[in-house]
Amino acid sequence: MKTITIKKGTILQRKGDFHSKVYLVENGLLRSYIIDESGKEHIYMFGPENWIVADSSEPNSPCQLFIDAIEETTIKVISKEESLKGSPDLNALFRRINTMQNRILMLMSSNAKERYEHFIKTYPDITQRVPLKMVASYLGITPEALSRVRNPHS
Amino acid sequence: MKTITIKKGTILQRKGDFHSKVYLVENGLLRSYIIDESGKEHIYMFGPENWIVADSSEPNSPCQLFIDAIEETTIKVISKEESLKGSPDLNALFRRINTMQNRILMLMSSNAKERYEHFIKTYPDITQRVPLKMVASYLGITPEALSRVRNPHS
DNA sequence: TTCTTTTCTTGATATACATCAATGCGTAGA
DNA sequence: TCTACGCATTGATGTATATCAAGAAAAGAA
Repeated sequence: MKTITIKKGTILQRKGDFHSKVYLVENGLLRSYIIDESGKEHIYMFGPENWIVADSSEPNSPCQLFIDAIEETTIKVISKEESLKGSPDLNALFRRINTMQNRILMLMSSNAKERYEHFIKTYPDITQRVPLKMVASYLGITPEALSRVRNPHS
Repeated sequence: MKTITIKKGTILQRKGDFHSKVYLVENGLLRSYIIDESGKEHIYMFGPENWIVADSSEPNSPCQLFIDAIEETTIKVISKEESLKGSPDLNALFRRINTMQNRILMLMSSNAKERYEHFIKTYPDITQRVPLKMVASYLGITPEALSRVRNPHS
């Protein structure tokens, strides 16, 4: 396990990499995302302080996600094998599953406005730290659609 | 912990219930779902043999999900507290997280046809066991849209 | 079997959101 | 300082999917 500090924009992992790692964010902000066939980015998760960022694919298969730093970020880097030994933090795992459950339900049952309002309520902090186009990407809508949700009268 | 067999259609848990349980499916098929404000059902997960079905909300807060049986189903019912004691099955947890990751990425980046094709490849078995409208509900589209994806020429 | 209910399909129409394009604004770098 | 690029906004238009409605087929109940 090692602790490193990386600059804004540094890419930690690309789709297709093997030996993808687990990143424990001490401070700063990571994001994980995919790029689809048409070249569009879709943000899968933001990783602020005390969050764990990792691709969940099998240890020895190519990973799906890109991971990079939105701000200068200090992280602990550990291998997936290491993360399994020791006692994994069960509470963190259940919190993660709960976050994902809410995300799935939101994507299936809410429109752009409802998703945005839920997001700013749930992650007021992240809303301040990233450009709106990244919020849009996380919500699964375009920056234009988000702009219209935020400025309804015009 | 107790093992019970329930009939098709039996509701195990409703939104708002407290003390929601963890259900280990021995055979049969469960589903968990939400009902949105407009009354539409959205299937969150299918729970076939050997799958674990549970609402991930906090042990002492009201749950979000309805859970019922699509087929006659035999399950082990355990409390969340019990499920924490003993050694939780880490592999099952990671498999679950991986399934959810794929689901989120699919919902964000794929159209109806791609989601359907991914579904039948990934869950050929479930495709045979549930009505198409439930597949549609899981994919986040209407039964009409699924029908058109499946019968493109007409 | 016959009756009833659910499921699936198909067509017509509506709508939320995407796409494309242009403009202005702020900020980082030369 | 000026320049340039990334970001946000707004308008016009396109499109995938939803909604509504009707009918056929399949499944279940009596």
